[in-house]
Amino acid sequence: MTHISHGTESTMQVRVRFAPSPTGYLHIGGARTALYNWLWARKNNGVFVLRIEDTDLERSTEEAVQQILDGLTWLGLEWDEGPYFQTANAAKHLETANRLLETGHAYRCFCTKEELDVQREAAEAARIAYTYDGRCRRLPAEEIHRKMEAGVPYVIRFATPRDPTAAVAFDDLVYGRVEKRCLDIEDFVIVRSDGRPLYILCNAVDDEQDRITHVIRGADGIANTPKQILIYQALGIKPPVFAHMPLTLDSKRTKLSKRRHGEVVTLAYYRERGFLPWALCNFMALLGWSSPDGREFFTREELIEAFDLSRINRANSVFNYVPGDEKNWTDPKALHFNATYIRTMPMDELLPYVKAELMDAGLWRDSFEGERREWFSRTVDLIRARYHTLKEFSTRGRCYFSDDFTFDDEAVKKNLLKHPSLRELLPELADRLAKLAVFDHESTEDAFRSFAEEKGIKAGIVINGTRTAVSGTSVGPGLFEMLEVLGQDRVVERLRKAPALIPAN
RNA sequence: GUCCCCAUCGUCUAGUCAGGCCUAGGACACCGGCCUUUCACGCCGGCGACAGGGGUUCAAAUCCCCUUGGGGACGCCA
Repeated sequence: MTHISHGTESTMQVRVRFAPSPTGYLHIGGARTALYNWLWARKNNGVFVLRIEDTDLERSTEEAVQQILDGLTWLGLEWDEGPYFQTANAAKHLETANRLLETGHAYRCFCTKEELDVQREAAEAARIAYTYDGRCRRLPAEEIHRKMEAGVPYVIRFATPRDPTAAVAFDDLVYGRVEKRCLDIEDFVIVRSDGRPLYILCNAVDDEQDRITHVIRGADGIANTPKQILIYQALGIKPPVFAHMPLTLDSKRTKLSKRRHGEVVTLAYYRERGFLPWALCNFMALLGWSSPDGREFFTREELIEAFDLSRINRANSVFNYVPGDEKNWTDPKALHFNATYIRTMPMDELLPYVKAELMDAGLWRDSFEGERREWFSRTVDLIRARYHTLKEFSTRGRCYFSDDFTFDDEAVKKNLLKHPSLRELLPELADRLAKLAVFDHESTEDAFRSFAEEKGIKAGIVINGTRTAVSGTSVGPGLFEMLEVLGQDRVVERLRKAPALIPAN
């Protein structure tokens, strides 16, 4: 096991949490954090807590909360407790702040935001590091009293130990031992001047209350950890175990964010564009973690079994999408995972996703689940090998589900216009196919071969011409399997209409 | 600017902690070939990396130091 020097902890139930702030949509980075937490909980038969950290009233929105819930649900990362809302615990946060005040671990600071801004700017101009100088810490008791009486607003700051040798350390499950001198930690604010507590306090208090054993979060939280440990120490609470995961960066190597990167990093976008949720999870799991045996594809159960915090890489990874690339509109490896799942997953698991896609596109017919059930399954099976997303079932696959499909200009040029004789040949072929008593890939192939031979033309010409006439493209499954699936009536009809695509000279 | 972290193919990574099995392995992407009525799939092959410099050692991708590069944190945001 990976527990470090917390004696009784290995016998305790593992409890982890995903604690997003509802200030924007759930993005790939956040989803990966949720995934790792979920995996660790499931692996240890633990509890996965969802906590919405909404203490930033100005930026938190109801809509963002819903997006988070929807996103996790879509991914299949079900939580066991929550969602808890951080603001609901405000009383306890304040009570804790007061306790810290009473025990001398915190103090009231009357400096105004404006004063501090001036100091910060001055420090910046002088190119020196700014840290709050702790002047209010030395305020005489009667002055504090006077200011409070007068109603001067104040914040509450944590009184970081000022002993030059003092340090805070913790054993990170990913990064190893992390140590920070107290001198490098300023007296951070834990309660705003309007009385509302800040994240750094709330987070620690809530983790304690929710009995969190492992804090698994992005490496950008690493700098906060010493501060939170200081709070735990002041409160006499044993801190949880920390595991910071490397950040996910964009191709320009800057931290992924909704604000900078737009929809391509949002979860909702992947759902819209036709990703299978588990394919995305599988891909995200590999952004910073690897299996000892080099395996890349996992079922949920397999990943839970294989996953281990100790195998998380320390280096940041790049989410390699290139804006403007239509084919690789997101990380090519993510697309590869999605395509592989679409191609290989059990049909009964894939079909509901295809159904949803066809419904969205208005191509769904109830008969696909009734008398045409077999046909539907066979069709999906036939075409899925070359699709990368579910979306393609309704776009590239449209000709299988509707007579209203489009013809690709290049395909028409290459397979029809190049052979003007097809204008006469295709309807003639249609007549012949219409007479077939059995219409399957064997009988149609026989018909095509003998037809081509009779006419003294290469079979490929009539084969490819037919492909374009019945599907609008030059690519797809083997033609005869395709014809079988399309069915006699539709094939005959489409071939009879073919001359309209080939203008007579 | 200060503090912290990181560094293997274009990208995700194995190998680093316990130095030799590494003329560095896999995956994606890309390129070529085979298969084939097309496109995919599949199979075969190719391209392609230990950031640089010093040490330590019989031996360094692996340990140490420096440099460089990248990232993060420095809010009355979370």
